[in-house]
Amino acid sequence: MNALDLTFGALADQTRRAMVQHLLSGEMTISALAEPHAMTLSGALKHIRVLKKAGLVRSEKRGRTVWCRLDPEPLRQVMDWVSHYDAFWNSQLDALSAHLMNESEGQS
Amino acid sequence: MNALDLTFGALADQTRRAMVQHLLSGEMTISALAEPHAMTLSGALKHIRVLKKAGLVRSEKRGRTVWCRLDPEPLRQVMDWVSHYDAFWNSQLDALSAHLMNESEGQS
DNA sequence: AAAATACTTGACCATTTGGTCAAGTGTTTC
DNA sequence: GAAACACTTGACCAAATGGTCAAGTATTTT
Repeated sequence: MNALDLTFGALADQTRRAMVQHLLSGEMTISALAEPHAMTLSGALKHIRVLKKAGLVRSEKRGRTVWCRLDPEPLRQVMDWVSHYDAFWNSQLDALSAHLMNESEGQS
Repeated sequence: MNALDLTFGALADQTRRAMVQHLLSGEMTISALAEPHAMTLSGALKHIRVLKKAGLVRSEKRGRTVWCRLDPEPLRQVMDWVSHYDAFWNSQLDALSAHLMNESEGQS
């Protein structure tokens, strides 16, 4: 599996996207990250592992607690991939407006 | 499953991303879309169904052939979601450069 | 030293995913 | 009307996903 597969896959889940969003407010522990979600710690841990495998989350152990933080790089790669379609959807909009212009020609 | 789940999930696969990319060049039939990939038509069809379920691909039957085209809307939603992190990674870069500035203070 | 905290690991389970093959349907083409 | 074409569907399979629970480890706290 390549990087984009892992990143898109990690983001294809509500729980994990919420975790990413939650991490925007800064570093937090595994338990803090898990707490808002209606599942066991073990369950949440699996999600965190998916995020780490995708490189979206980095962690560091201090004493008995593990602190997690966002790594924005994979998100940037997603951004880059999706950006390629900018031109496409702009041209789609152009096509649409051209179509509408054309439609209105016959009128009045 | 919500729209983002489906879209991110659909894009979490090399074959499907290649199909999306391929569709940039315009409308194409199921078989044309399937042909570049080392799998049976049935296999490719499953991927196309995933893309359709995510709303990334729309299709229309003309005679015995089915023509597929891209719908950019779900990509736009992905773009929107990821864009929220712009501010974050910019601030990360800021933090990094501040850190580097700080490091270099002790020198020379 | 015992207890509580903060994970971590492994076994298990149901469902989904990504692929196969074989047979079926509807539309051209000959 | 028969054959070829372009899908479509359904049965099957192995592996991955998303969850559970129970037991284990390492680090504080008391």
